[in-house]
Amino acid sequence: MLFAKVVVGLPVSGPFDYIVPDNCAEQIKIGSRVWVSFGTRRIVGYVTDLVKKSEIKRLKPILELIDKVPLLSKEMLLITKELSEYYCCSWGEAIEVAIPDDLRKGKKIISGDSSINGVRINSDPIYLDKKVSLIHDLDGRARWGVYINEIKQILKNNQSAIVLLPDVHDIAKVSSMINKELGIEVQPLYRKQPKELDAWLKVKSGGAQVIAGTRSAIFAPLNNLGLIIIDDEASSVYKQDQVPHYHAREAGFLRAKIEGAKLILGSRVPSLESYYSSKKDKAKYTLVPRKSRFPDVKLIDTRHLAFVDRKKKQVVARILEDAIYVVLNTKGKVLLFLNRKGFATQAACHACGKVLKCPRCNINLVYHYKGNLLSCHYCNYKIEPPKICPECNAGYIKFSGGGTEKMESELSRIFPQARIKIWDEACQDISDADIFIATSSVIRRADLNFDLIGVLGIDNTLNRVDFRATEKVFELLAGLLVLTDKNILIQTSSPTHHCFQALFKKDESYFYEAELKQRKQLNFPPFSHLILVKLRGKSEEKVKVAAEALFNKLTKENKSKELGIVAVTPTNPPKLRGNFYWQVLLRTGKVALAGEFIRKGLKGFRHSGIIVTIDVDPV
DNA sequence: AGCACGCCGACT
DNA sequence: GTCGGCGTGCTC
Repeated sequence: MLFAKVVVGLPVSGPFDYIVPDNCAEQIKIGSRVWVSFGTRRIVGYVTDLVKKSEIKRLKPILELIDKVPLLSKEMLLITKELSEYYCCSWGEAIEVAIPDDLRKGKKIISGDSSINGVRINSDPIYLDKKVSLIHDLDGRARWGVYINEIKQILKNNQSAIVLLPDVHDIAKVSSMINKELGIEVQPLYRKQPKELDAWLKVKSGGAQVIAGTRSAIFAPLNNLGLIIIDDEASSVYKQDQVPHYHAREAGFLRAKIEGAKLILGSRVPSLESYYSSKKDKAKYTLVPRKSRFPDVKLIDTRHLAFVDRKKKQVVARILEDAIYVVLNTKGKVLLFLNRKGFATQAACHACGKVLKCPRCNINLVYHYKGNLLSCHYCNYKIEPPKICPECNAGYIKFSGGGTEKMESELSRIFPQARIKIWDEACQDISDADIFIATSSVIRRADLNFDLIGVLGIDNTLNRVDFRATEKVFELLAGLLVLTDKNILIQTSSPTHHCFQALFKKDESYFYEAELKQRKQLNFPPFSHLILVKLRGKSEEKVKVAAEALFNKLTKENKSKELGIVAVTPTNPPKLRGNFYWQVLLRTGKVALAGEFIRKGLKGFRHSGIIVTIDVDPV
């Protein structure tokens, strides 16, 4: 008698035992997919083990074997298992992020369907230096040279490589670059690509030696993996915002460890997590020095602005205004950075003071001059601005606060002779205007060169209630450094803050050291791990009650000094797409222990109409 | 997650 | 009397 341990892509702990029918006992393998009856449903399951006996009384048989050749390698089973334990999801859910949609739905693989027409990979394991590296590429131009050299080595050893990129749009560019340098076809791999399954099967059958893709490509079914490159490793898109909330960097560490591959993290502005890893000797740190000139950074203390400036609520301080004049006189180019789109942060009734908010998310609607619309920056809800107040039916709606569009109209008043333009991703170059107003989207462009960059309203980002706010500000500002080699003026009310001082001193490491010191004092990541238990539901009151009950329950049950039940709060925003959200924040040194504790705690926790999800290492 | 079972209100 | 609302519990 043969039994299979089967996991499924549902939020249920498993594995579940099934009888292996005689007719497929020969062909079933660990890593095969099967059709099983689960409750009243027929669903796809994944065989994680084959055993001779089972403790379970009433067993059902496997309905049908889908894969005669196992779909999941031993390594992939191990990676997904460890990932599921770390991120508090089921093993089956972790497996399902690693395979294409068609395979999750039980589609059969027709052999020969994916003809092997690429390079055959030698499967003899080759011993390599297994180290993790972090490349801190100050100019943002050098790291690709390092990557290319490493890939070349891998090809020489007949091994394979994964190149991870934050964005689908970068894949084609990078692929053709690698192709040009090394003369090898790079296989793109990302969710929702046309013929995702064909691409995946081609990779699995050895039809590609180098793949380039986004987050989920960290699970690419390459044989004889030798190298994983994660470019722009600090990018938050490597964290999945749905269950399972995994981070590709973490999955990369795990996969590199399990498969004995090399891991290279590269960035112009490394994450504090990776910088700290290198300090702890978990990664080799390589600093690629700057070749271009470090621009001069001046800090304008907005607390000491001239009285007239404050009185007029001038968005551009006099000193910046003067600097812009100088540049305009020499036909130079100015970039004004303001990380907020739109015209006004707030639309309110002149008479009753009622502020117009998103009916779904309950946050302030932002007025966009272009299209004459009020929109919600969270859920993209849009309405035409009402002429009179919908609350009191008397007052008219008044706009206040400033985004890029408001800035544009202000500037054309101050500099009537200048050509002013709002930068967007469609902009090709900077020939058709003198002053550009941009949000963070401009940072992705390394081919621009301005004579002056003015940074405005950055304090809004700095003062957010988020322990990563400082890191975000530094990331934005460091991104601006490559857009000029001349002058940057920053308006802030905290000019002594280390994220500005590091730039003033022209020393990035000053920021990392100061920020790490502060994180350590406050016991924030990377010195601890945060875990969010999120609760959502249609009733605001019920969600609040449930969240507080969970907080109290966890606090009472927690005996570990390694775990802190920190707080219970509404999320920001508290309402999103018609649901209310609360969260319980936990802090721990050891994620595995905390995860087990939370899972246990949630077992006996039921509140009607409340959905609970767990986010480990939220970003 | 999704499906069945179960226990209370408004209908032919 | 029963149809159906959703709250609760389980899936080898």
